[in-house]
Amino acid sequence: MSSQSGPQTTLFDVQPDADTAGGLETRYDATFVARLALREKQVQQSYRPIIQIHKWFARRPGSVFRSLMHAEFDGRPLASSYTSAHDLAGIVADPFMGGGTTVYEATRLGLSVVGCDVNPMSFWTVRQAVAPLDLEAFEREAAQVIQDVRNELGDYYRTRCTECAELADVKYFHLVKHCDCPSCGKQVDLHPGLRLAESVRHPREVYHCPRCNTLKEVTASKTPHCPQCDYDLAQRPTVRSVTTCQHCGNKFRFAEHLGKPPRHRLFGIEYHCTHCYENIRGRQFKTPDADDLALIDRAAEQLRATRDQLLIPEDAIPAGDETSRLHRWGYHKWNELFSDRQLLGLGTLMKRISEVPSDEVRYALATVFSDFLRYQNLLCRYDTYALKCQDIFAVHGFPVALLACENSLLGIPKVGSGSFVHFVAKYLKAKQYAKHPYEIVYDGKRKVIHPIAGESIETPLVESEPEGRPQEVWLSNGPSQKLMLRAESLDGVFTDPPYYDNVQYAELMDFCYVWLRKFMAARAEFSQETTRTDDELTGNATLLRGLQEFTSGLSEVFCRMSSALKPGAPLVFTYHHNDPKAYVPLIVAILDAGLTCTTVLVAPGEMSASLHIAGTKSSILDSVFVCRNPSYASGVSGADISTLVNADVAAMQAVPYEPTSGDIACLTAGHVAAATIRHLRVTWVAGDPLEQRFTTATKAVAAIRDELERTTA
DNA sequence: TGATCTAATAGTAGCATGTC
DNA sequence: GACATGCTACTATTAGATCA
Repeated sequence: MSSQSGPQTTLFDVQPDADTAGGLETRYDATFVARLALREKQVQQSYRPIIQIHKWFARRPGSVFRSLMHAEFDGRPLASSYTSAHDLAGIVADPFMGGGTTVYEATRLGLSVVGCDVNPMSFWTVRQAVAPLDLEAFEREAAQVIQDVRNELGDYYRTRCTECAELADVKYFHLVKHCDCPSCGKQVDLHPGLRLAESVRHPREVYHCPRCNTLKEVTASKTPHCPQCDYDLAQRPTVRSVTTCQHCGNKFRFAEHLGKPPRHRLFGIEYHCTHCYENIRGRQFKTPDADDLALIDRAAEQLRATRDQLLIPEDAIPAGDETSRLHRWGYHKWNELFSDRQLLGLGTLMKRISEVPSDEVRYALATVFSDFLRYQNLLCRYDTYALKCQDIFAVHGFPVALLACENSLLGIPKVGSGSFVHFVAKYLKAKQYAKHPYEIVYDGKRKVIHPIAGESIETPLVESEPEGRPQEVWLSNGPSQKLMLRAESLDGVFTDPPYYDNVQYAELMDFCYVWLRKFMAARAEFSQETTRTDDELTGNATLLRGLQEFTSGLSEVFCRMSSALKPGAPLVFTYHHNDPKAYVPLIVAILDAGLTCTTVLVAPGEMSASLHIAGTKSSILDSVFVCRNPSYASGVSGADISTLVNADVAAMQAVPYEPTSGDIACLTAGHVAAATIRHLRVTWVAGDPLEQRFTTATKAVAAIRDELERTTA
């Protein structure tokens, strides 16, 4: 690569694009990548089953990162060699590895990897994906655990079939929160509506009739009435914070009358009877009978008697931006988010898993357990349309609803969802993929699995920075600001930095973490009581973490990465925000690190309507910033921002994908940020106070945007 | 006081696989 | 190819808050 770069003469002298002698600036093919990524984003777990190791938020399409690394390190054209085998040598790093996309795609290509994340759940998820596992031993042990726990607790998840009177497996228990009426003193169910199931995947609609206190099946209608007592089933007994007493008609705000934590009542069951199933259309629902209700008391009693021997976590829920909502509902300990039967089941399962002798198999089962907790708590709701349990993270927060869905603990293979057997199967699929990754190609409309011989995500783990050969992965749990790397050792950094106003990963992941760490007493990554730390970069009002902390943290990380990069090696990251100000921390960080932005590429990122995207029109396109040491960046594109945005739009239209106005705003903001970096680079003083650097960058962005608006007006 | 924004909550969509 | 049903993620609605 040649070296030539100088001060800008005008704000729009947008240069330099990189030398064309090789590298992803020229070899990246935005249209090709977008075609892959848009398909992958539709059902990500089908294209890259590795993501099913454990829930993580906001995963980028693996195809984007595979393409970026391919374009940088492989001289062959992207489109013709994307699905061929790779054995690239080199070391790449991801300082914000999150769900591990960079780690997985790099190991597949043969690269050694350094992955770092401050969140122990991220570390653990990626570790589990990469660490070799004996799948036969895993399957064998999982089957034994399931059988043992089923022998012990299976009765708690059976109910009498209303058709044949035989015992059948319960799929879901349906619970409703309740309180006492301040007027008549009777117990009031807080049903927001009375419909339990729609008639899409079941022949009739299923309602709870408060007067009969039974489930009723009725033909779909806009004015459904109870066939027994003619009760108007379209009523909404509880609207927002106000409920109507089903006994005396009193309307009152229920919040002050709720138990702390709220109490639940069983009002319905969905079950699966193997004897009758073939002769029945749709699903099987029933009103709980006396035996069903007695099981609840029996489970509570058994929990009281055995609780000390189980490993149930007693951690308090710390205050937080998301967790404060739980406090408002009266939940102060994580274990209050579970019914007694759930605690008994989870505690028993945990205890049994902790007895598994092989470390790796036990770790794998513990990870399955941690992930399946999402479907085993009282924050789960029932999807009345799909007729299944929704997980706690269906939205990125802790929404507390008035109805709860208590899932079967162990479950039935291929029936229902969110039970232990389903999560074991999911994990197995993920690990099979880790051993033998594939790409999905299309033969016309037909999907074809295309195995790639020689590639693997499973790679030996080491405890320090790899040399490149043999291929190794070093995963580090801690702040990337403190990651120790050799100078000029990395062939590239590929990452997806946090957004300032992003999902509160740590607060959400604590829900799983407090359980998982019970298995991991001997491991340093689980020594802290919470995944929250001052070293996390995401803004958090509760922890008094603002934009300044975010900027200085990001700057430290980029500086550290920059000094570890080989001369001319790229720092590549995806970013996406439609507020131009959100790019200022990045601009500061890149300039502090002594880098310039050689180009900004376009790639599909998260799907639309993500929580961190402020305001109007959502966007699915990411800007991919490619940054290098200015001495190794050369060439003058002469293109202005509008031209660059138009080129991006044209590349997406060729997919075909028509960018939204939100997309275009994001792409523009990305190019403005790049232009700002180039404009400020020569005069930038990294030693200036942070506030001054921040102001300088903010003003430069505003000036470039003003000029852009003037010229395009 | 009405317009507008935001947070909370309920509900819906799209694509997948397996079986007949 | 129809049908059943599983998985993950997104959208619509609206009460309540805020502001002109």
